[in-house]
Amino acid sequence: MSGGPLPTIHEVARLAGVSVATVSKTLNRSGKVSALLQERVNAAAQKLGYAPHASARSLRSGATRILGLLVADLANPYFLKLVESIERLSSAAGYSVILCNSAEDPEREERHLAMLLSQRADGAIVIPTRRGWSGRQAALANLPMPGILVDRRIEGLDLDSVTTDNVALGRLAAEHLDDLGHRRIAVIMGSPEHQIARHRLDGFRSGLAARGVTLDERLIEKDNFSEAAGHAAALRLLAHAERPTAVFATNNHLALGLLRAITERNVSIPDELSIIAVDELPWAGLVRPGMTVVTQPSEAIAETTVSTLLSRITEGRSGPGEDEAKSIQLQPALVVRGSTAPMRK
Amino acid sequence: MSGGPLPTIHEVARLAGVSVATVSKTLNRSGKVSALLQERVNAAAQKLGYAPHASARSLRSGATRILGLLVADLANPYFLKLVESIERLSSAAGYSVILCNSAEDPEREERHLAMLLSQRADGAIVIPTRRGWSGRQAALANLPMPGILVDRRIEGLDLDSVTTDNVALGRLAAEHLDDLGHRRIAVIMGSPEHQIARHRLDGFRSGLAARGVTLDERLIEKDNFSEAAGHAAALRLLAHAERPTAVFATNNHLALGLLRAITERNVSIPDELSIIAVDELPWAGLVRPGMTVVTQPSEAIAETTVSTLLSRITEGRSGPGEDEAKSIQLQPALVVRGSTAPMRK
DNA sequence: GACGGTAAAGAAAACGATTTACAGGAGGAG
DNA sequence: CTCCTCCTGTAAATCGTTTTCTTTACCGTC
Repeated sequence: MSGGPLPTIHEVARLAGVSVATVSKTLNRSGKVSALLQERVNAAAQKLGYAPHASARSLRSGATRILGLLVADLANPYFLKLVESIERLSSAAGYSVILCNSAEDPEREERHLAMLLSQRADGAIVIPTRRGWSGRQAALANLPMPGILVDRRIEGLDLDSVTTDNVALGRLAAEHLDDLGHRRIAVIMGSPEHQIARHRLDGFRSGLAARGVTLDERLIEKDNFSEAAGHAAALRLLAHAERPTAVFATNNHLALGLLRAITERNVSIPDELSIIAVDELPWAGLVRPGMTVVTQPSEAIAETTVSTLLSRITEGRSGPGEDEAKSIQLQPALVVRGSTAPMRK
Repeated sequence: MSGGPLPTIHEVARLAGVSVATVSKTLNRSGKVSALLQERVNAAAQKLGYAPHASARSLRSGATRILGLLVADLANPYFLKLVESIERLSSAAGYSVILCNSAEDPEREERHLAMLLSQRADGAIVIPTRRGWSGRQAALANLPMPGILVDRRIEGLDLDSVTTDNVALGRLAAEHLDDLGHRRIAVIMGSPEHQIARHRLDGFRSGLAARGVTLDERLIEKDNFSEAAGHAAALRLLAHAERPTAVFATNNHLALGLLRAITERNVSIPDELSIIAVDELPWAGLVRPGMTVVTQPSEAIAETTVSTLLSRITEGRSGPGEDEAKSIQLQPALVVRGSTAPMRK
C-alpha cells in the first residue's frame, strides 16, 4: 500500500541495457539469450522488483493461467476438502484459482459462469447445483474453454467428469453390515430425485441382494438431505415396532441428524444399533465408539480432476479420435471403527 | 467446450454498423450514445454472445475487478465462514475472488502474494499466517494495492485490519460464569505466544477480577491450539484434586478435545461441569445440552472487511488526512445454551 | 446567411506484454 | 576476398479493450 506505479518491462530493459524482447525471452526461458545478458536482465528485474503484468501477458499470449472453480455449496465439508486440494494442486502447477460459490442457486451459477467466460479462464472445474439444469446444459456445453464436472454428473451432457463410484459405495456399506450378520437394516437416503442418493441406495440394495438379503422397503427413509430430515427419519426408525439393528446414512448432514436423535433417545451404539455413514467428518472424534464410514477418495478425485483438466488445456482438444468426454469413477473405501458391531443373537 | 474464437468488440461494431468506441460506451453506460444506437449495439452483442475480454479491459483501464483472498487455514471452519461471506459480498459488488490458502506456511503465503501482485488484483484480503512475519512485514506493507488484515493483526504494520474484540470476548465469558456463581474456573488457552489467545485470557482474567474473583493460575492450561492439546489439557483438569466447576475453551479445536475427554470420562454436563467455548460449530447440535458459546460476529466482520477495502480501492487513498490505517474491532456476543448452569451449592 | 454552441459518433492512441521477422556480425568454406 | 550460414539481439506488429481528441451535424441566435 505505497510506492508509485509498478515497473514495466521497458524499464527493466532500459536498466539492463537491452531490448524488451530480450527481457521477455530471458524471463520466459524461451529463445536464445546469452548468459551474460540473462545475468544483467535478471539483476535488473530483481532490483526493480519487476512483476510481469498478467493482463498484458494473457492478452497477447491467449492464456490466463487461471482456473475457475465453481462450487455448488461451500458449506459442505466434503466439497471444502475438494476445494482445498484443488487449490493446492492448481497452485503447484502454476495456476491461480477463482473461487465461486453458487450456494445451490442456478442463477448465481449462471452469473459466475458468465464471469469466468469474461475472465477467459483457461479451464473450469464445476460442482454443479442439484437442480435447474433441465434447459441450461447448453451454458456448460458451449463453454469455450475446457470444463470438467466433479462429484455430480449431468445427464446428457458431453463433458469430462470425475465422481465417486456411488454404487460401489453403497455395496461396500451393505457388505460390511451383512458380514456383521445384520438382517433388519434401515437406510436414510435423502432425496430420491438425486442421482447420487439413488446410486448409493441401488448399490446398497444390490449388495445385500447378492448375499441373499432383501432390503425391507419400509425401512427406507426418503426426504431431503438436511440435518432436520435425518433427525426426523431417525426418530421414525427408532419408534418402529421392529426396530432395525443397523442404519446406513447416505450423507453427512443426515448422519448428524441421526446422531442427534440417537443421543436424545439414549440409544447405545453399537450395542443396540450399528450405524454407518459416508465421509470422514471433523467432529467424528466426538462420537464415542468412533464412526464406521465409507469414504470418498477426495484427494484422488482432486488429483484426477486437475490433471485431466490441465491435459485438456495443454493438448487443446487436438486428436479427433480422443475427443470424447471421459467419465472417470473412483473407488470408495470402508473404514471400520466402533459404531458397527456384530449383531447380537 | 466448442465453438470457434470468441467475438470481439470489432465484430459487434460491424454487426451493429457503428464504431468500436460506440460499442464500448454503450456497454459501459459511459458517454453519450443515442437510444437508437444503444438498441442496435445491445442486440448485436446479444446475438453474438459477446463477452468482453477482461484482460484487455484491465490492461487499458488499470482495474481488474479482482480481489485476492489469502487465508491462513482453509480447514478452520471459522475462516471458512469468512471466506463464504467475503465471496458472496465481493461477487455482489462485481468483484471476482482469487482464493489462496497458505495453510499456515509463510513460504506459500509469499508465493501467493507475488502471484496476486502479478495479477494486479485491485485489493487483497489477508488472514496472515501465525508465524514468520518477523522480517516479512515489508512484503505486505509494500503491496502496491490496498490490503486489509482480517482476524489476526500484525504488530507494527500500518495496514487496515478488522478483528474481533478478543478482550471483550474473554470478559463476556467471565461475566457469564461469574453470574452463575462459579469460583473454581479453568481456562484452556492454547498457545500463549499467540496474540488472540492472550487477549482472550486477559479479558477473561480482568472480567473476573472486576467482579472480585481471582483466576487460579494453576487452572490455566497452555499449549498449542490442536484438538489433541485440548484433550490432554482437559484430562489434566479433570484429574485435579479440586476439580474446577467450569471451563472456558478459547478455540474450537480445543473445545472439541475438551468434549472428547468429557465423553470418555463420563462427566455430566452441566451438572458436574459447566463449559463455554468460542464460535458456533456445525456439530454443536450433537452436544446434548447445547453448547453455550461466545461467538465472533463473522458476518459483520466480512461486511466491514469488504466495504472498507472497496472504499480504499475507489477512493484511491486521496485525502492525506484520512490516510491512517484503521483498526476496526467488532463485538462478540454471548449465546447461552445448556452446557452452563448455576453452580450447585 | 454566418456564427457559435452542443451533442453524438468515430479515428486513433494508448495499456504492457509476446512473438514474428529481420538485421548485423562472426566464422568458415570455396 | 567473397559468399553463405549460424547465432543473438532488436524493431515492430499484435492482442482487445478504453479513452482522448476530432470531426460531423444539427440547431438556434443575431
